[in-house]
Amino acid sequence: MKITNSMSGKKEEFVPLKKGEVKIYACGVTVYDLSHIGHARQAIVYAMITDYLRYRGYNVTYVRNYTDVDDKIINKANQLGKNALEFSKEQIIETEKDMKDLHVTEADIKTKASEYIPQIIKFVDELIKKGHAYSTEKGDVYFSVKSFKDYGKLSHRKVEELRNGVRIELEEGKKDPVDFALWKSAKPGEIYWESPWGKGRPGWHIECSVMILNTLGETIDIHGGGRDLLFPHHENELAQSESLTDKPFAKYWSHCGLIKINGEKMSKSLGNSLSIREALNSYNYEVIKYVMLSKHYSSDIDIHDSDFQIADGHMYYFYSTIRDIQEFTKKYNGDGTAEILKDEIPNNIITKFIDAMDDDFNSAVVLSNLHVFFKYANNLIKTAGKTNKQIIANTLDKELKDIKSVYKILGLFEQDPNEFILKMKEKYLKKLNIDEKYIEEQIYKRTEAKKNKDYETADNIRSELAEKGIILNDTKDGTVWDIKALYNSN
RNA sequence: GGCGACAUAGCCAAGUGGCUAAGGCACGAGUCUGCAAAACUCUGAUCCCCGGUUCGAAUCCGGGUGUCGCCUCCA
Repeated sequence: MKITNSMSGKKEEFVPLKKGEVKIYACGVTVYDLSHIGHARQAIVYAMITDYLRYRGYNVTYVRNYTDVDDKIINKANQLGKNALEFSKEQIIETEKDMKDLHVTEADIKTKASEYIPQIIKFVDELIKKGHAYSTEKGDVYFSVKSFKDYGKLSHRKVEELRNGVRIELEEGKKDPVDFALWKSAKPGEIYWESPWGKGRPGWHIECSVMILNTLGETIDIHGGGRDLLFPHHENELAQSESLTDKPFAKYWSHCGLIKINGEKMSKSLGNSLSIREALNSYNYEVIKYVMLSKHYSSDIDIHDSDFQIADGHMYYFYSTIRDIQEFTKKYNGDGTAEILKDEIPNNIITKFIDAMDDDFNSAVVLSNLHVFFKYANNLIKTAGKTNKQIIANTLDKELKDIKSVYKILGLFEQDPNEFILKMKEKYLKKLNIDEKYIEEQIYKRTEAKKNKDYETADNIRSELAEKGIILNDTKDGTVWDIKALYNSN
């Protein structure tokens, strides 16, 4: 199995520290607003990695944090006239709700900065004692970057260059512009805890170091997070932890790409931030996952409005095929454990999945394989008359079971196909502002016209509906309607 | 300015030294159909440019051009 390591910049063979066990930590969210789909992507990616490692037999401990004490939280809480911790607690509940609605595998341990204050104080105190940090008269504590000779090894920066690049004025008591805060003295009206350095609160970077040490230990296997955290957050975490323990902090540094919307970085100021909740209001959670995983996790995704539409169509196609497979296998009592066709596809679904996932969790390849698998299934159903229906039913049964058994690692195909299809159709009917009864009436009229060989009337009804976004499909069991947009993204 | 990434068909996107460069969207043709639709079949790329290494490179190295990210809070 291979994994990209940001430290080396290369794809490396994955060998856990301890055989059969994996400790993974991913930086979670600073909770001062509803979480956006960038947070969702990161959560989905590390849930996928965790689930896949488990599938491959590793005993995984996955830790994720919430930053619940921070400038942004304090500012927002003050604006709302709320206590900062109460406010962040509310925000965590909202985020947890969104993640649950997305059906993302939860971390085994979810930590909050505010619940590790004594451990943070102890950690900082020990850094001071070891000469890696110093306190100021004001009551701040800074990490001394020059005391850690490896500083910059993760983000590949030289301390000297960083020092030159610093634009902000030196804060009071700070000895070196590159030093960063471990503990911040409280300003009037701010939330604080008592500490050896006076009233204050932890800096941002220290919490992750402390929570990792206290939940997973001195060295972990995989440290993950968004690419934007690489510098300074992860660099600082590394400096703090390795200064304290003199041991390697993380074996593999993993970074998840960021999300752009229509070519622009998501940001509050641009007003293009898409919250998880908004996305869930418009799209099924599996559709969102499909979009998030259809590009390799390490790359940025530039999401265009059409991407969700296209993914809607893909998931609709997959679920429609699943429904057809189920109908066929039921009709002929398909048994995947009995004799099946010797074709490559039904026999290699799981192998193909593992091959792609072992190669740095290549979910993009995994998802594209689905098209091949389902096309094969549709072909079997279509040509079933020509060969043994029993063997085909067996083959389809095995194929679907294999697909479900591994694609659940990506969080897909957990729903009942008929329900999925129904919900999708209802969503589009609403969007198109069309009543199903009206469509049924039109179909009835058209069927009558067809009986009378009045094809002009029949065709007119069909094109009128098509203009409204509804397509008709004459089958041997009668005419059925469907949503045009799910087949044609134009 | 510093550091780093990326550049593959109209668009999205795999591929990291060697079978015919995955898959999707769009386009076109066909099977089916009263005609359609759905489904299925068929159809498209010398991989930004120049040079080098090699029997062999989209893939490695050097140079160029372009796009983007980080260097300030950010998943």
